Amino acid sequence: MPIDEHLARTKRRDAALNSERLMQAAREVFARQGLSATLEDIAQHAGVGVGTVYRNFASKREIIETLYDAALDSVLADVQTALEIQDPWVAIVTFFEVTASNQAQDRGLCETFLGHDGFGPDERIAEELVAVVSPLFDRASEAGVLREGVTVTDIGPIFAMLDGVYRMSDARPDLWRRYLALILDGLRAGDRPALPVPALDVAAFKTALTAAD
Amino acid sequence: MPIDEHLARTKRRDAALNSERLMQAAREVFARQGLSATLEDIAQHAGVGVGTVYRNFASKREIIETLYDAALDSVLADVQTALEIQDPWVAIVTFFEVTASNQAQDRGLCETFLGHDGFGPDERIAEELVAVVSPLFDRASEAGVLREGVTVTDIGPIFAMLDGVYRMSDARPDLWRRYLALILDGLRAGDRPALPVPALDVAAFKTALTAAD
DNA sequence: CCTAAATGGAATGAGGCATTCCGCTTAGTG
DNA sequence: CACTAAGCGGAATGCCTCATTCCATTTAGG
Repeated sequence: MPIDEHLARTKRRDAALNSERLMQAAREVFARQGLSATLEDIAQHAGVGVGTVYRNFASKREIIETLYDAALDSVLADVQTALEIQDPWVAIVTFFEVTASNQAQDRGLCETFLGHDGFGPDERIAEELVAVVSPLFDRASEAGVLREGVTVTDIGPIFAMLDGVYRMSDARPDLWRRYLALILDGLRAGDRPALPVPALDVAAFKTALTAAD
Repeated sequence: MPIDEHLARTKRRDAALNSERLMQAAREVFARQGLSATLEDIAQHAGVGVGTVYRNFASKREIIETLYDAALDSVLADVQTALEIQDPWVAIVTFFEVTASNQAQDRGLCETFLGHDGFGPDERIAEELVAVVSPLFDRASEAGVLREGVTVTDIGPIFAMLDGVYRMSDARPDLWRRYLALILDGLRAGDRPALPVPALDVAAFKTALTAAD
């Protein structure tokens, strides 16, 4: 009973094109302006009217979820890539650089990760993030290349810090590299004093990443 | 012709009290909720009606300016205090700790400093900040305790980064100390690679601090 | 007690934005 | 080519959130 297939097959070609354009426009507009961009902005960027947006998506929220579910997966994949790097320290550095680079180019992605989207808590992100990144940190810890007391949950505040830098300098899109370098130097094992207060525990990490704004 | 004095003298005692309460309420509410707190919030916190707010201030903007002009001066004073510390490195550390501590307790203050208030650019802040903090950095530089390439303008991104941490953890009001320590370790002279990209120049620093959101 | 000062909080008005509606356009078919 | 339903644009709607204004009522202080 290929009813759906039949309907899909008869979708007009121009409609399909607009659908593509809209996805792309949403990606670009949310990346540049963040999730508070209006559907009007997106429609205009795609060269269509708002009505057309609603022919393709049920709501703004649906657009965002469609867009950033995929994005989340891609970040998780980046972590896997970093894990394949032999040197545990280089793997850590690579993980931060790749992820930060993605986020620097996509304000909507940042908001999704830091829970600054207008939606309720999404524990899934925090949960998966810890699960996937942990091995990276564990390995570095065991190899003795991580500073005493540094843990996975430090990635939350670190990405929050980098977010502050992205937003500060449209004119210098790579400024974050300077401060990430600073932070990474601080994370590396060496002859240093202990850090003054402990990192978040995993429960607090989840809360912190899902606290509404 | 003490006309004003006469009027002042005849101000009702309850009115004067409300005036005090309002100032205090505004301080507390803006500190906790940021500058987007409503006048309704403030009035309620002070135990008065909104009408009374307008008897004491012409507009929301006036309240904010009154409140944070004073706050700005006090920060500039903190810098002067740090300058009196003999050890150039300890002075730097103290400056960051005192200033960060103030900002951690006052979200409105952060927004003012980072230009996230809803008002136009206020170059004055950036200008004075550079002027006053420069000697602190110059002295540390000359003493050789600062990492190669670190400049005054690094304070902008650094405070932006710390802001990200404050907002992440209501439950851990001192978490910022951990990450400030990390950053300070990175700022200190030592056997390290050069930082990958240069700091903002002073012009870019002003732009960055006054860019609207 | 009297009265001008002060007050509370409902009402106003502006602005922003997601979502809906509907008359017009046009792709695709026979 | 003509026809028709899928698609479309974008004006209209409805909902919010807030700063600011207004005025009937209360109250300090002489």
